[in-house]
Amino acid sequence: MPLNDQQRARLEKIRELRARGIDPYPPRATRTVTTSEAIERFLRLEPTLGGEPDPEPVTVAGRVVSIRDMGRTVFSHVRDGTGALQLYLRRESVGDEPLAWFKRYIDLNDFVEADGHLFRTRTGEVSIQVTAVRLLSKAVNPPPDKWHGLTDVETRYRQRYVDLMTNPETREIFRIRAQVIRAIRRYLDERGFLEVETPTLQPIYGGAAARPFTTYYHALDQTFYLRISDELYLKRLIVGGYERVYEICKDFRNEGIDARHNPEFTMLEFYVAYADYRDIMDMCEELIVFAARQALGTLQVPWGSQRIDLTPPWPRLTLREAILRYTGIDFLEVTDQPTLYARARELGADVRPDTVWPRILDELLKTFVRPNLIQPTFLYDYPVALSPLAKRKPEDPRLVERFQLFVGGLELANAYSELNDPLDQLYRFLEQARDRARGDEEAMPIDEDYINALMYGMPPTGGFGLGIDRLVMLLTNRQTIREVILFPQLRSKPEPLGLAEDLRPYLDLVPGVQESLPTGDSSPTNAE
RNA sequence: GGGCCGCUAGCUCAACUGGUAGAGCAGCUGACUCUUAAUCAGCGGGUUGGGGGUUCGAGUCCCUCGCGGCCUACCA
Repeated sequence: MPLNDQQRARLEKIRELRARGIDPYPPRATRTVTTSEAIERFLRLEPTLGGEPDPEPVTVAGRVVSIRDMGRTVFSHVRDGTGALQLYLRRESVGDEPLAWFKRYIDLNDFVEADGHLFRTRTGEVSIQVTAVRLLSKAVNPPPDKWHGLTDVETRYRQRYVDLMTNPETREIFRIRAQVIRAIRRYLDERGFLEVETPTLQPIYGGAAARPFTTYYHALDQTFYLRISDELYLKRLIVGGYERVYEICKDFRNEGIDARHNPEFTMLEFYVAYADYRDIMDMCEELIVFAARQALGTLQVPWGSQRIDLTPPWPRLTLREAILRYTGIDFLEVTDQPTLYARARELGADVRPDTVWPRILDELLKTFVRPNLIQPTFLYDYPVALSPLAKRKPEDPRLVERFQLFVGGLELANAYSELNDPLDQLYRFLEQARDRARGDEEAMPIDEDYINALMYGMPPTGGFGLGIDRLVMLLTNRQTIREVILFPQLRSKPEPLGLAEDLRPYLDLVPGVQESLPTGDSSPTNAE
């Protein structure tokens, strides 16, 4: 795709600037205040200025986001990381030549810095009366539509930098995301947790049921897996004697991509010795309330056309009660597959005659229960078959001490009293191995080292996992996980942008470059 | 994996049953001493996602490929 007229015009301006001895990419800026500091400063001083400009000069810097040329006067807004400020370039104060230079060479998206005096325009906007202006960085590409911005979702994800520079809502999402994560760390740090880092590349994957990404480690001559979970490592640390550990990390699951799933996603897991799943439930509620307060300042969050109230306490009901309520089926009574299958079919669930009992149950949960759980709700006490790492309930060994948190119809968190009996753990692994042999690709492999760790003794422990991306979806009212991930996974475009060839004629503009280089293959990984 | 929808200028969008591809913004040239979606006059800008087919004629119909979105399947 050849360069367009706007790109060519800007490149020619770079040529002319270089010819005039002006570096379009100088190494340093000299700003003295941010735009928001400048405005605060002026508002503070204004009462003492008697309508005159602030005599103390300041220097601001930023991206040029608007230019209004009035002839002998030019108005322009520059935006930096804190806000925006209007430049007022007047011939009498900036000078004839510099004004003409600005009009000739400065375009939207360029970075500039301006010296001048703060004042208020006749229309009431705090601005800077510019005495000198310098180019900090020349932009070759123009911005998208100034009124509609960039709306094409594919481009917004592929070129997130353009999305961020044009759409303030996008910038806000990732600001909130950072605050959520900061709040989570603060909550845990203040309660004596140790933040740890465990392997991303694992020789045996575990801790969840999912297909892993596989890679090859040449130095070790061995296949490795990108972690699908850090659970088994964190529990080894509990065995080692730490009482409270947590990790916030990327997990990788080689499965479908949709509105709620990205193949790499951010997970919080924490483990607390001498706690059980009820203690964890309390902490979960407290943690999310804390994060929402810190990031949003409120517990009332809009969710599509609905509204979610995070005010605790949140309802807690057993999985049995929930499924009974929405389907009329009591899974503790209907324990055989044929009957459960028949009942599920009556309700219209998408199950097949060979669907195993726990899967039918999961289908009921997904189809009939989950969509109704808009307000935060804990479901607890799950069948053992669904939870190979959770401890059985002493009063009913068919169930495990496990809960999940649902909000806005999203599965947000998953937790249990950790299974610390090495023999039972081995039994569960063997069950998984059996399912695996039957073709369940997502059943967990046996991790004997983990059994060995449990044989050294693990205290009663409560564990917790939270999907950070989904929590951010909830708190920013986004229905798609891609909206809360800076660079979501997309299929590569088959053809490169072609810039290597298009920009070639301009390479003489690089200072000191004589020799011409061959055009590199810009995307070797996309070769068919 | 399956189904449906989409892809037109740098951006946001038009173009009836097939009949000369347009507008706004952005750009370029010029005017203008407080504008803020500045305004006014003029000008340029397109492989209509790629390829093929039908037709006198295709943005439009058909086939195919690519990318994206939604739904679905899978994801305890």
